[in-house]
Amino acid sequence: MYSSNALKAVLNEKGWRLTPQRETILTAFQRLQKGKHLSAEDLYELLEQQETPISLSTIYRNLKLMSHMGILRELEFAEDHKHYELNQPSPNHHHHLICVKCNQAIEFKSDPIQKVGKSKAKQAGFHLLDCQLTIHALCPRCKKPAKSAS
Amino acid sequence: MYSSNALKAVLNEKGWRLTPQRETILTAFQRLQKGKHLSAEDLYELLEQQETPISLSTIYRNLKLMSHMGILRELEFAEDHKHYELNQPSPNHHHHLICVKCNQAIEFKSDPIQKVGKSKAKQAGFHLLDCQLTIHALCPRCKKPAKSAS
DNA sequence: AAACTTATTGCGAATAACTCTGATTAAAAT
DNA sequence: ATTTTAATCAGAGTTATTCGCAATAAGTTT
Ligand SMILES: [Mn+2]
Ligand SMILES: [Mn+2]
Ligand SMILES: [Zn+2]
Ligand SMILES: [Zn+2]
Repeated sequence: MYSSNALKAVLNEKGWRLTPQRETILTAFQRLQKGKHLSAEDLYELLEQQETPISLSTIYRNLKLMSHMGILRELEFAEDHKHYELNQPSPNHHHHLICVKCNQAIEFKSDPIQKVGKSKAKQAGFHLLDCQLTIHALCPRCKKPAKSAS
Repeated sequence: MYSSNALKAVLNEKGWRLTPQRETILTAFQRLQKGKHLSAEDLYELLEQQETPISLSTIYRNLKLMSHMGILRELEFAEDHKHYELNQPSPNHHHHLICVKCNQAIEFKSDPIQKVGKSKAKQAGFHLLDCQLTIHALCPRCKKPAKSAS
């Protein structure tokens, strides 16, 4: 959970600046209910309703920046757009089981997987940002019967 | 490794048809060198060069269909488009460590992860299509120094 | 505190990955 | 051989995301 100052610190370290927009975006994700994920458009509308609007291009730019920094994680469930959520450490870090047809997502945790992620990244000399097991599947409702005879 | 007949069988089971285009696409992936992945556009160009061209819309439709069937897997490394590869069973099944900046991808195997995937899907009553651990990271070359003084 | 540098914003236009439409073709069933 | 309807192709259309640029303001230097 980044405080405003912590956010400033990690931004400035790279030469980036702390802007009100960036704080607003981070706060929106921190306040988000567990299990919820936001698309760029979702966030845009949420902030509009909150009376703290931010332009869509700024939202896109910062969602990408904050994901690349490891503050947010980019999720690819829905067919045509990305979703985002906070990239949280160990006790809250989780993975997703998703139905490729209706996009329903179920979250679950797994420490062993996190360990694999850390060790593989280290082994290859990479700086780990996020590791996520994504299980693509068909939910009970979407796995239809083979084909009903005439 | 699907034979032409096996492909026909799984297609017909759902009321789909075996077309020369579908065979061509599957064959292209089966011939693909280990560690390689194709985007829709890549495949389009490959087939054009092979003198077995297929229209782009047909390619898109079938990449999606075959992914939803579990024959191919959809990978999300590059920023703006998907990549595909064969969805192979246990001895060849693998995961990816990718650099979010330059999109370099390293493959690795892990049976424990596959087990987690299978058990979680079963537990929730989902029909498993594919499970992939994606490790987002910065490769050695892309993790630049913090900021060089003037 | 004022001046300075340049990262960031917002707007609208542009891009490009992907989807849709509708006429034509051709699998599979009868 | 005939019938049914899924699939293909080409091109138009959609839309998530990016880009360009003038205006603004964060952080730094004086
Ligand atoms: Mn989640
Ligand atoms: Mn691969
Ligand atoms: Zn479903
Ligand atoms: Zn890299």
